[in-house]
Amino acid sequence: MGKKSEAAKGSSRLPHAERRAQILEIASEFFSENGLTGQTRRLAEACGVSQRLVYRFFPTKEDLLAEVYREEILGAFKAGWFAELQDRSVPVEKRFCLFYQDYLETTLTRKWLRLFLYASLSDSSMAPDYIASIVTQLLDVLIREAAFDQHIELPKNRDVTNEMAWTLHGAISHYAIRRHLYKASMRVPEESVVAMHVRMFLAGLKPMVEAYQQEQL
Amino acid sequence: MGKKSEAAKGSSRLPHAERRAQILEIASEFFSENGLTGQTRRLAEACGVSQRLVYRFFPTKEDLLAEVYREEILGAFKAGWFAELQDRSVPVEKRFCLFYQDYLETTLTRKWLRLFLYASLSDSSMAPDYIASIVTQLLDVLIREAAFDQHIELPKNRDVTNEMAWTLHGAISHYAIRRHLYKASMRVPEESVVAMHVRMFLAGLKPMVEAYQQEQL
DNA sequence: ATTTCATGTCGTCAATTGACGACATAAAAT
DNA sequence: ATTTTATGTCGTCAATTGACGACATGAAAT
Repeated sequence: MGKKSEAAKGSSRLPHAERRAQILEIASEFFSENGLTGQTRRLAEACGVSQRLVYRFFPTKEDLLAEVYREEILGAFKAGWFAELQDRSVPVEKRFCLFYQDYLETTLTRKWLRLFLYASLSDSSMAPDYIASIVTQLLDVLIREAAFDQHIELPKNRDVTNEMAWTLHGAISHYAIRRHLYKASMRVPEESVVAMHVRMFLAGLKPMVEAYQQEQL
Repeated sequence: MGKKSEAAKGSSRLPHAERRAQILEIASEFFSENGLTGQTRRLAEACGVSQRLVYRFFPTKEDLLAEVYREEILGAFKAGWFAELQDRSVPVEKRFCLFYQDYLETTLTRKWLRLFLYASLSDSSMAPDYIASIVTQLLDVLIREAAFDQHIELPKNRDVTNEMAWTLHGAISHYAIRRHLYKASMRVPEESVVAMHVRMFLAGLKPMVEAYQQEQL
């Protein structure tokens, strides 16, 4: 045990950057569990420091929350995913399954989801931002790779193709919400669930495109 | 204009039941927008009555919230849906589309969704209850009707078939979350979206079943 | 007309909560 | 060793907030 382990939480003096990082880390966990209305005093308590100290690093609670979002929400996306998803030397089905298993483990965690939903429920523009800056690209890649694999001619309208890709992405996001928020007991192994979603999407894409064109009379 | 329209909100004396109903109605809207931490004073203000009066009808804020949930969350499901979904004189695809258009309009509203999520984020057992008491039955009906139509032999494990039905129900629920919470601009008409989801589910069900069986080696 | 009682308001209490000034102290610079 | 600076705490203020006692008032019963 190092010499740092005496108070476990965060007593002994820390350099600016470290303490700030520690508070941020604990704050993300804290607000994720207690909501954005969680008290700064409790947060400080969880950090093992005085409440006043928190205000040394973040002028207001708002600023702290903004920082948490930027760090935790936007920071949870791996850049490499885009490349892997487009690596056509691997079968699409496998690519999609691996990606979503990873995405579920890395991004769609309890902490991330709760923060994301709390933020969306307040009026923050965080969710739209996240979707615009990250998810939209992801949807494009998904639908393009799926269409290529299934030899499907896609509608030109990007809003429509996005909506199609959402059938997969939304379903899996909702699976995560069910698991982490609704406390559903997940009796079917995750890989099976992901595999079912992906298979269904790939096989159902062509019929879905036809359904859309049929609507356009 | 009737003689009641002078104060518009809720001044002039009302009989017990009416005032109670009015407070409940406004409270559901209020907490849906402002979260469960919304202040009783603001609520009273929105009702056009004194804060004290609210406590005449509900001993504590907790009790008021509990009543709102019971009324708004559980009360938003039409009993007739189960019958309509099983009316085999109508094509499944049409049945499913009509049901989900109705479900989106009646249940998956902004008010309902926000309440449901706020409640889920606190530790209330409301979401699990709702799922156990209503959604599970719905999932059973959906998968049974779809399998019958597509001449599919389903796995015996109910957890698995539920999970399969969730691919449709979850995707549409998530579509509603996107619309009402993430403030996504919905440029594709709702009927088209519903039609695409339903078509995809029906066409993808068999491949999904195969994917599951394939996993079970 | 007077009594009765439910409907409704005012004012207030005690706990909470974001924010910050004043002070203490450890570490680094001189 | 002494000065300097940044790290950290204590106590407190003002606004908020759930809850409620005491009082007012309109309608219905006698």
